[in-house]
Amino acid sequence: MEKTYNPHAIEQSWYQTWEERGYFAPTKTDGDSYCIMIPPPNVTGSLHMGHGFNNTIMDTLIRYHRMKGDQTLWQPGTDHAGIATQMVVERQLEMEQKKRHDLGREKFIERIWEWKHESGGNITRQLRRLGSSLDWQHERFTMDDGLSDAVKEVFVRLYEEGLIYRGKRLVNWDPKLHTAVSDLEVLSEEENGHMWHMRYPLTNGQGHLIVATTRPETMLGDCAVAVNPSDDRYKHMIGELLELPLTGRRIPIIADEEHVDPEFGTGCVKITPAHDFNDYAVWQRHRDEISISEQIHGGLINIFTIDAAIRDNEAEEGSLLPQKYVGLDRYEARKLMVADLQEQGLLEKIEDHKLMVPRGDRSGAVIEPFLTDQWYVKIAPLAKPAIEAVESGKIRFVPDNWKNTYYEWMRNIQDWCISRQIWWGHRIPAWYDDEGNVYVGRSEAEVRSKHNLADDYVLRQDEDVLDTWFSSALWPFSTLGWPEQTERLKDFYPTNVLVTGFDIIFFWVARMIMMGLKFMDDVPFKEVYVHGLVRDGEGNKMSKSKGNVLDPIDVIDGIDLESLVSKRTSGMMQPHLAQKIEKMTRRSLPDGIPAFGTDAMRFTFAALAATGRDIKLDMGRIEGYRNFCNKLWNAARYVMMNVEGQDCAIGEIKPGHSAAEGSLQRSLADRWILSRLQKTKQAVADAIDGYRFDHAAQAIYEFTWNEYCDWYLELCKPVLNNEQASDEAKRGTRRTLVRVLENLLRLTHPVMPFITEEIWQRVAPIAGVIPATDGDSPAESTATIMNQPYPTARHSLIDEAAESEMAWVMQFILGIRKIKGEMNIAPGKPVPVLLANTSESDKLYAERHRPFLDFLAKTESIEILTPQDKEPESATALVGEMKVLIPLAGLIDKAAEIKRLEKEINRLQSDAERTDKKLSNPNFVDKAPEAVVQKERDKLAESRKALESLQAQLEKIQQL
RNA sequence: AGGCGCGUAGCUCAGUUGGUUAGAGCGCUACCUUGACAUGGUAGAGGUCGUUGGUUCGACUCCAAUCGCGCCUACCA
Repeated sequence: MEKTYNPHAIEQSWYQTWEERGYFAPTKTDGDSYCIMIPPPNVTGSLHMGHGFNNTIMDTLIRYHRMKGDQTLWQPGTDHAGIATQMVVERQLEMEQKKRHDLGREKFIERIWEWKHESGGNITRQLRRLGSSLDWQHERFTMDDGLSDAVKEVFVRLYEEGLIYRGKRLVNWDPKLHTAVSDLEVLSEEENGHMWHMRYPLTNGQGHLIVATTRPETMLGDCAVAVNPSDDRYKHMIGELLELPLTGRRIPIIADEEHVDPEFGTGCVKITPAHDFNDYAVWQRHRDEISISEQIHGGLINIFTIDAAIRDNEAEEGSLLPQKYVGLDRYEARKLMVADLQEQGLLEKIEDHKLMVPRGDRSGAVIEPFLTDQWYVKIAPLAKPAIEAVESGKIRFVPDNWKNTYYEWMRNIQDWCISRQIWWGHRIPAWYDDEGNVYVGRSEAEVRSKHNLADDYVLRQDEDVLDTWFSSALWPFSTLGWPEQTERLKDFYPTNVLVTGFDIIFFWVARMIMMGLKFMDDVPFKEVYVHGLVRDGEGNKMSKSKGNVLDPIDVIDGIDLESLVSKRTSGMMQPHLAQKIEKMTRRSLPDGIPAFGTDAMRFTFAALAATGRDIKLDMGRIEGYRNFCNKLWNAARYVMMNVEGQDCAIGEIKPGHSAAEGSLQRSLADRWILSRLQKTKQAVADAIDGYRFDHAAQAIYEFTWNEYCDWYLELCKPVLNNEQASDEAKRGTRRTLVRVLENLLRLTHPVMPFITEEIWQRVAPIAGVIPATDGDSPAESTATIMNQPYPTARHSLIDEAAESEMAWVMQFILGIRKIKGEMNIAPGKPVPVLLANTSESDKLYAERHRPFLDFLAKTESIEILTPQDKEPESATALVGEMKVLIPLAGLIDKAAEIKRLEKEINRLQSDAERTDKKLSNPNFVDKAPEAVVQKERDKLAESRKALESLQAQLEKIQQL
């Protein structure tokens, strides 16, 4: 084995081997089924740290369950991401100076498929680099045939039940992309703007009302001004008419208690129902009032084109919209109209104003509320059972409090606008005839036959496609074959857990629950594990515009500073930020990123995955876990050096276990490490079962480094290197050495798949869990750690006696090391040791474990003093009540020892005082549970004894 | 405005139904090129657990208030 662990050398070839050999596919077992659906990444996407985190958790769970013998499926696939994908290809066309309309719908969609075949595999390639054991043989895509059938089926069934309908409503309109978007795709952020105060004159010449607005251009669509009916300033004017400036129209003053807050602004609100959601609601309440209903279009006046420019008048509208503004973009129109108002003396004032501006998350364009025909899912009947599923505990959120967020959203949910005016996506399965009739069916043929329409009867299919989330909502069953009743569907639905960030609970999680309950009559998953966000070292959200994104691949393979800078500053939406990003990058990662390897990154994610908490990514921490990999690697190297070609007392081969052969003897260290291993196995399994990946990682880390490496490997040396040690002892130690390592590798494999496989291939044959390959390279072995049984705690190997005896040994060694460390004695320098105040077991242990003590504490001699013996002046350590003495003679500085003792005595004293105070409080003794009181008593006795012993020692030295 | 969450060592984080001397990693200090590993070893320094009250024999842990920070939802024209 190489002296240092090199992840690069092994990761990709192992992954390839696993995939080629089909290890990721579920195998029929007699265990339970276990299934996770990948949150399908956007096919245009590229991997970010969130994916890294998310997939580490899922893969850990999947590998854990697969090793436990469950029939395990991790279902992969990607999402067609309607708008995003269409934009990618439109940008390509732009380079050729073409627009999608130049190609036409069919050709354009062909182009997208071409793009998908060429570049759509990017993200799945990256997922492989993370070690994700996804069942690639069954990879799905939301636009593939099966999933498209599922989409049609669901649409038709919901339509037939009256749960899908078409209607003219206000939607969030993206004037750049020319499509409706759902309210979840609109991001509102505070921006600086203005508030324009405008005068609307009363028609009776009795003055004017002042209305304030952030969007003055919408006044062209006003149908009223609303006041609060209890507002004394205005209530006498209700019903009177105003002159709507610039238009020549007259609009009424209406009373609306719900919408108008008399305290705010002037207390007068202009009502523009076709361009504001609140105003639309006001209009709905008042549209039957004659002063509104007799207005053109019943007062619901759209003023925009799909580009959000002022539209032209229809033939019958006359000059509803003043010709002067027609064709102007909304912001140009605003400018001109404000100037015109000013000129007419109708502008009261302009104030600076901060307002929330809604922008499309894809285009960045300011979203307009816009009146269009759209398809909707009636959501209330679907939401009700979805709420109940969580209330009843059929679905459990981890951490639990996310259910509140879920309820909050579900109880206020609005009908879902599912149509999008783009070309890439599932085309809505609805056809129209020239009479305006709508026919919905799985295909045109089905529609014709169902409605007895002749072949030459003209039908046009709806031009729109469905929201991408519509197909994603079906993911848990569509990917398993639905609407076919497949074996996979039977085996794996409902799935076990959904692992996701909280940001898509609304987008996706809630919709899957609704659709799953509706069409499978069962929940899509039993648990939802919600994890935090991955942030940069300063705690900022990673984003392209901030330039602080990290590509997990760069953490795995490393990247130099220059490449990182150019990566972060190229292809930006806002090139003016490049300089800032460059500076920030050079400051925060001055040496670029070293190659840490996949396993180290995964271990870091696991270690930081405390429930629900965001992860602030600390390079130092990743480095620490890279070092951990190296530690494990070198421990294995050491083990191999000692067991390869040696007799390890291995008997018959069984997966995960092998019988012992021949007589062997286990040392205290052997029994101790086996006992510790069992407890670690239990701790890790408990942690993973409870989604506490941080605890699992910590248990593995501590066992590996602090127990196996720091103590056990060292304790092996005096046995293995000692020519006097018996064969039985050596065989026992070798067997333990190799088998504990082999167990540890399996224990760690779910978190760190690569390094564990690489080492395991060498160790497993020696540990007797797989047959030895006859000198061939490990890569040719047909066994894999992936399919080995997950280690379970064997209670018969838990050995409390060995643990406490070992504690004695460790305390002994630590005591001497401490003296050496604090006295500036070279750790390697052998020292004579005297033992005083010894019990029988002290004497026994000292004799029995002499080789351990000599080797690890570097003791030169150990002499047991009788009570009659005179103790020479010494430095002292306590092991229980026994005094471990290192004679001062020549070695030790008296003053230093006095200082050392005083410090120790001080500590013990304050300890004893604290405990004493507790115990002398009658309330404590009376009210605290007996066990707690007893514990304090024992503690006090112990520290008093120690104190006594050290104080005597101190006096003795002081008298010298 | 409402909801959720966070504040523990210089930094990143643990702390299980209230009962240890409040822990780990990184960083820091000193010493150590010992034959698995300097991506290492040994020893050590470092915290009045945001603040203030309260409940309790006992509070990092429970309650209240308060300060600071973050996120989400709804927003006032």
